[in-house]
Amino acid sequence: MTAVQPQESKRQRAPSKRSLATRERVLDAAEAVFALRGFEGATIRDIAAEAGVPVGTIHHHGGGKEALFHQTIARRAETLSRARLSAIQRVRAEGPMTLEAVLAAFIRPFFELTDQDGGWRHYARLVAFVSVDDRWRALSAKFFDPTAEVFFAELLALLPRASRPQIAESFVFSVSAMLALLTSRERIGVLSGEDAAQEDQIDHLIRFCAAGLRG
Amino acid sequence: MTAVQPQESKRQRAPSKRSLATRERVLDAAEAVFALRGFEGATIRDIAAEAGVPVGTIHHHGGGKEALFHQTIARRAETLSRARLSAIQRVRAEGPMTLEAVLAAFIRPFFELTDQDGGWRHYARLVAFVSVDDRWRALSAKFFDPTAEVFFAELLALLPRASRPQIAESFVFSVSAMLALLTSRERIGVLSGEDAAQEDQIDHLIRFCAAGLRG
DNA sequence: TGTTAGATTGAACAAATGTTCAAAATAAGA
DNA sequence: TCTTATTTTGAACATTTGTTCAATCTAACA
Repeated sequence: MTAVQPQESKRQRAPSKRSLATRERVLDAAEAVFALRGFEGATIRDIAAEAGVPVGTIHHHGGGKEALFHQTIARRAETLSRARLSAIQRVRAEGPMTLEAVLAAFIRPFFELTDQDGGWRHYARLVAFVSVDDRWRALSAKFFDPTAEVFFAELLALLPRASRPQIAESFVFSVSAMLALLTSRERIGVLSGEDAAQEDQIDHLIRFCAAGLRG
Repeated sequence: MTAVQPQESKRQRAPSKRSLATRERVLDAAEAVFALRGFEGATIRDIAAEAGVPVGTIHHHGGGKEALFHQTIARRAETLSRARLSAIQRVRAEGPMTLEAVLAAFIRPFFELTDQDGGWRHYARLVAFVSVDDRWRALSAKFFDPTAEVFFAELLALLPRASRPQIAESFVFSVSAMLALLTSRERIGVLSGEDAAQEDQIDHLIRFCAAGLRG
């Protein structure tokens, strides 16, 4: 789909530093607004205002609202996948697999990224939106399913006595629990009346899913 | 907020049978379209077309888009709450509480209603949308939190050794897993390569959450 | 430094959307 | 049956929204 660059034709320029900076501002703004208001709830003008650029710029870099949404999801997807895959690689290298280690390799990287960068927090909400809305099924399939398959295979190998459908169900339960923790910490705090440390919550999430997977 | 009816003023009529039927058609249509496209993605005209009525009718019965959304959530919320509360009452009456029984009382009624009536399936998607979107927090609080508190209290009593925050976390994980099963059966089927019976999946969900809660 | 591909800007446009409204149709109650 | 409160209908309206575009500006490259 991306334009192929002919050998000898019009010269083509590298994007300027300013252009790249603008593109990033646009994507940051899109991420924030989409996360707050959803796809249809967000307007190009909201995003432009958030980015501090005129509306035309959004289209110039985004290429239409839907394409902009795609880019917003795509921008961080590979970073997340790589972090997860390298985490599972590390686990593999370190010796005997455990359920907790596999789950941690899937779950922890997302939280670590979320801690580092405010944009990742918006991204987490965005992923939660995408995962609950069937209209974005294709997006999920493209950006998240491949990595999910790797971890699913790992679970299958680790739980030979459980049936394949059961592991699939448990995996989906675990992912949704993870997204709930990523997006609903405040709600949990209200329900319990106090705010727990995130580290404890993540440990607990991993224990919860491991126990559930073991049955 | 509803208009107080003065003792002696203009006579007031009961809604006609036809009017009630129209209102139901409107809410059915709203439920389906909101579930498919989300709040902003749905249009009054989509809903009117789905209901087979002119646009004006939607406002006459719905009272604006946001009020219509409220009504759509509200219409089935009490049925669901009552089903859950009477299920937990039955469990209480039957003797010693178990974790599985409490979870079943929370989870099973939703699936049973979903099996009976196609509209409930749309409603489940709608609830998933609402629960992932902070803009509807007040709606959740009004229609779902009171019942959730009852079950949360039950879990607290049943797990005296666990901390309150841990139980709150586990409860939120469990609810999100339930919503995942309600809305993502197809995705689970694709992942596992076969379609499990829903009854087995529900049993598994309850076991998963119970194991997670026990730690 | 001069040339020019690419980036920025904001006005303009057509389509879609939520809402309003007045006239016509309907049925509940006297 | 007659009266009249409700309900139904669809046209009309003001906004909002995604998108387009031509003019202007900027900086990469020769």
